[in-house]
Amino acid sequence: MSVTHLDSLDKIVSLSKSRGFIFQSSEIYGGLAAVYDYGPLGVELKRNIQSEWWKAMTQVQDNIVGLDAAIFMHPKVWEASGHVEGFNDPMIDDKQSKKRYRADMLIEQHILRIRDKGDTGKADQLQQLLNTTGTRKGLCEDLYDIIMAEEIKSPDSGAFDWTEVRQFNLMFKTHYGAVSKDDDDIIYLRPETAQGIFVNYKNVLDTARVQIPFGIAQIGKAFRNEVVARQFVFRMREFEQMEMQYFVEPGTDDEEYDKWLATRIEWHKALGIRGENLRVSPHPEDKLAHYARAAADIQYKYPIGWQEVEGIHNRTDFDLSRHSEFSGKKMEYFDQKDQKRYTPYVIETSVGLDRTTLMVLCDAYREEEVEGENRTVLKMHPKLAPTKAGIFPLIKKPELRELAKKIELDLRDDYTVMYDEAGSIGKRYRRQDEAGTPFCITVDFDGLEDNSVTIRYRDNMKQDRVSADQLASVIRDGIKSWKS
RNA sequence: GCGGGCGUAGCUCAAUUGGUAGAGCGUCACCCUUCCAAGGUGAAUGUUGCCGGUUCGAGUCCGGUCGCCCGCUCCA
Repeated sequence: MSVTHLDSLDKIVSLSKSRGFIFQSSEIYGGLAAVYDYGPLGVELKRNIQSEWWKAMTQVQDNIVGLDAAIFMHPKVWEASGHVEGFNDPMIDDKQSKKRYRADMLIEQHILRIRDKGDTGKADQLQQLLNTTGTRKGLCEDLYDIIMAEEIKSPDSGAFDWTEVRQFNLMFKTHYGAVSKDDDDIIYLRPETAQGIFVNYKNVLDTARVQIPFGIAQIGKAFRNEVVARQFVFRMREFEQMEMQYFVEPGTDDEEYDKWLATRIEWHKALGIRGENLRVSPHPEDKLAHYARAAADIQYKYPIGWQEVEGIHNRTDFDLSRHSEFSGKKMEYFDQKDQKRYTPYVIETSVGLDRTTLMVLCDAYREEEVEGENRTVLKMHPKLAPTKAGIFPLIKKPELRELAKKIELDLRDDYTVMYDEAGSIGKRYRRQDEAGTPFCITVDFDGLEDNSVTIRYRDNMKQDRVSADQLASVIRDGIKSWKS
């Protein structure tokens, strides 16, 4: 049997649409860039992944609690977090090389060169000008004026052929309150869920009877006005994060960071993802985000290449300290046993739910040749499968339908199942293969005598004969014992 | 945002120098069918992404716009 794995996202995009996993948003109006909707199968898959995460991060952990913070937050949150500043980069493009630069970085490098040449006076004067950008015409205009006046050239092409300076605001803004005027009542759609956890840190500490080390887990939507948002659900403007912030004593953070990195890789493998398609990619120190002391990506080998599905960060005490500073509230933890007081460090695990869903689809996708015929099958872990079982009468006859319908009703209580009597039996099997349904149950005439049915397995197309009464437990065992 | 490519049925794609929009698969109904996309009959689905222009006539040519794909940048 020849097996073909995925070589591009196209097939996943097609399958997602034709089977009802994922649709483009507002498609009848021409679509909305980088926004997607989950269809009937997609929502089941996504929810199954979500609940696996929630179970792994809260239920089986005795020191991690859940949270569901609102998307809207006080604007000061984003000043404290650094997003107002850090998410507003003034960019300028070299028209010749098409390369993009941060305008302020270009000027800083320019100042550095002047200083190296020994012209300290000139350098200081320019530095002063740079420090006061935004006070003359406006941030972008001021930066542009400096670049023009100094005739700063492009580092890669040497050209002096710039676009104007433009600001890329990665946070979505909206107006808070029905009667909104000017910029006074602007609030942001959160660009990450983490801050909802940090601002509730004290609430949880005071009410949930937790002691350090402890974690707070949350699943929710986040929004980013990405400059480039592409590649199906991999990079969306509206996306869903599953984040856990783990509060630890300073000094233990390196150890906890390593522990969580290892724990999270195991979670991905437990979803049935093949180990050879997962890897860890540590961030070099000079590329760390403003809040992080150490960071690593858990990457998956998507058809578009190795890409980040989850990030593990040592956020230090950056967030709690900043919120303490901006809010004036104490964020310290008092250790009763050791009689000491400190601001906890935070280890963050942050995984993209949409990226995980895409990963599961990509990893499961196979095209197989079976006796000269092609079949497309999603060999995903049964616990993630949108539909657990298809239930068919072997042929469309009333007496077979009756028993099949009875089995459907019995199983519906515990599993998402689908009854189907349209077309040949082979066609119905293949239909379920494309949806990733791990089990198909077929009622034939023998079964009317002894209450037995065939159960057919998605992965190898083999069949077993079992009593209809045992179906629920056979399915349960099949899900539990599954190996990729 | 910039450069390049693309946009025809649910999916994959045809359609001659500009001249009546089609196929395969899928979907639905009925028939047939005792285990892997079988067969038969019939049906539905298109303002050819959208808007405008040129023309007697535009899927085809031109302009704009929206969306998708590939690069530049950032991230979950």
